[in-house]
Amino acid sequence: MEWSDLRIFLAIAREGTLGAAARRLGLSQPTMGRRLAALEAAVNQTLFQRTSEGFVLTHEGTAVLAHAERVEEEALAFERRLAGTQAQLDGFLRISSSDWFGRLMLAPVLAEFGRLHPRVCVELLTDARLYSLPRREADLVFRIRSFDEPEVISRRLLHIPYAVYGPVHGPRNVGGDGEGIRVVTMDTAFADMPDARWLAKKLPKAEVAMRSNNRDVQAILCAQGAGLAVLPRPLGDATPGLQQVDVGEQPPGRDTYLGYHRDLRRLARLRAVLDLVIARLAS
Amino acid sequence: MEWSDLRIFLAIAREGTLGAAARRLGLSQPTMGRRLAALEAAVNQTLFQRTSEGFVLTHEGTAVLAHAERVEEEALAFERRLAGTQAQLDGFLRISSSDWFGRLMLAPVLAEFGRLHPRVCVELLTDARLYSLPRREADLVFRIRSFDEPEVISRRLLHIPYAVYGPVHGPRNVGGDGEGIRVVTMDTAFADMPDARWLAKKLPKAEVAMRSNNRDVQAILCAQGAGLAVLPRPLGDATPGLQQVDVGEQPPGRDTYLGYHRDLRRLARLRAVLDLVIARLAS
DNA sequence: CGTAATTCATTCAGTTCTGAATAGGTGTCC
DNA sequence: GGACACCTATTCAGAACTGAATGAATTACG
Repeated sequence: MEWSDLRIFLAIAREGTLGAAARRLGLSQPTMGRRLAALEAAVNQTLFQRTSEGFVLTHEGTAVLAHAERVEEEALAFERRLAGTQAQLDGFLRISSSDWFGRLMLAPVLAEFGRLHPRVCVELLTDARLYSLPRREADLVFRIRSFDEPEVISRRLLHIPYAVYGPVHGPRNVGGDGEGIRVVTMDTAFADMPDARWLAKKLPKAEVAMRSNNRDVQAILCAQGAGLAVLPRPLGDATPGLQQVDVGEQPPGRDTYLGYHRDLRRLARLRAVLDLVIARLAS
Repeated sequence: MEWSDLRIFLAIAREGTLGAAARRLGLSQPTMGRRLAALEAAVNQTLFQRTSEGFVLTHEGTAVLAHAERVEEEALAFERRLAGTQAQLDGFLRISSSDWFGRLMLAPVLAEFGRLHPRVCVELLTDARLYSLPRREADLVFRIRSFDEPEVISRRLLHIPYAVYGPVHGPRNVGGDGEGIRVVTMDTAFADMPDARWLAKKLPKAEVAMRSNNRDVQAILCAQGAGLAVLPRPLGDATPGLQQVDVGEQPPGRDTYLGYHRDLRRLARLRAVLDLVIARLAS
């Protein structure tokens, strides 16, 4: 049995089709099919059922999935452990954050970092989904909750104040219970975020005009008159066409945290970007 | 990084040279060198120091050895788990036992088994060294100590009586403290085995003429007049030129145990050979 | 000191494996 | 129903990898 084929096995198990698995691993669909066939021949067992829904694990396949996952875990730990001892200031660095934070807060700092360390290739991923640090989908993650995994080193970076915004030519004050007011707020999946709940409590009668999981989109909708929005002040203040609206009370702010894998704590380029980010942003 | 290269890494770490590692994996020395170079390039780190003593792990290499070992463990568990669900009665089966036990006790039973299940290829390894069940160096092990690893299923197979033997034309009785008697006994490494200790206590003045870790060798030496020997009765009674010698007391017998890996308990061919061995030998 | 037996590195022909292209099947949407 | 998107299997030329052979350097030993 080729150990590398376990990675193919995992990819197919996760994606469900050869094509998708191939794309994820940067291989081709015929190769996936052949390597899987080779694995199944080596263990003399059918691991997947070929259904019209795609490749679904057989009973035996399910039984060994956990083993393959632990192989992956240790193989990744092997790589991380070595990456962590790299003293040179070159190589890749993958950073993940929310959209507006990456655009407005990180991008300028990373631009400066790029000038200081031109041999480090930084990749900034802004995505709604959370990237996994243990799987090394990202080396450094910024987010608004602290990290509780024991293998992740976490620290509070800064406090972000929030405010209510509306279009520049709209009213500067809004009182009452929100009767007749339209608002732009978070996606229903994120409806329990503190600012969304604050807004619902402060303006209970307000009508939700639009929702988005993307703060940038909210800001633009707001500037174009779709409704009021609670936005991080760095975003609201930087978005043309927006002005703060006084509703008699300030919304709660939020702390932003950063996290990285323990194994990478000695990775020089991570250290370097960390130091710069903290110097420029920490409060 | 190719996960398969971790297996090359492990083999080189264990063997110390490319050639030996290649032999163990059934590959060639140039391939080992190239694959290791590829691994080192992938992690961008030197894993081995090329010394005149061979390949020795660098600091970084040592640090990740444990990870590679855990990858191996899980990959082997993956294979075992699947082998354990094989319902067909064909494939390989590797059995390990001591020399005389394999020759006299197991060989006839395995011959019968071969007639019953011709598609199963049984490999009987008789070796002084203990084969590892977790690493699947053997599927079924017979030995004189019970197994205490939690993942190994163990059972007592039978009691083997022992007796003192000498050449057919020698004396039938030996009394006293062994003064002037020559004996053949276990290798010094196994000197603390119950029968060896019993002999030393029973005939304290006897002179040790020869030692061997191999019971078959002991029996032949004994038959050719090298000295008395404590032998398992199945061996002593079956060896031409030997007769039992009365020293006034019977040596202690020993229990023989068999063990196999938990993961293989549903392996049909293992079950089959197990049932036959128990039917023919258990007592 | 010289021979034999190691070791690893390099070369090169032959095999194996890869991916682009293609064919064939299935489900979805207009 | 037809166009489309997506899937897997197959083909085939080219790239990548393999191992036998060889070279070079070192150690062991008489």
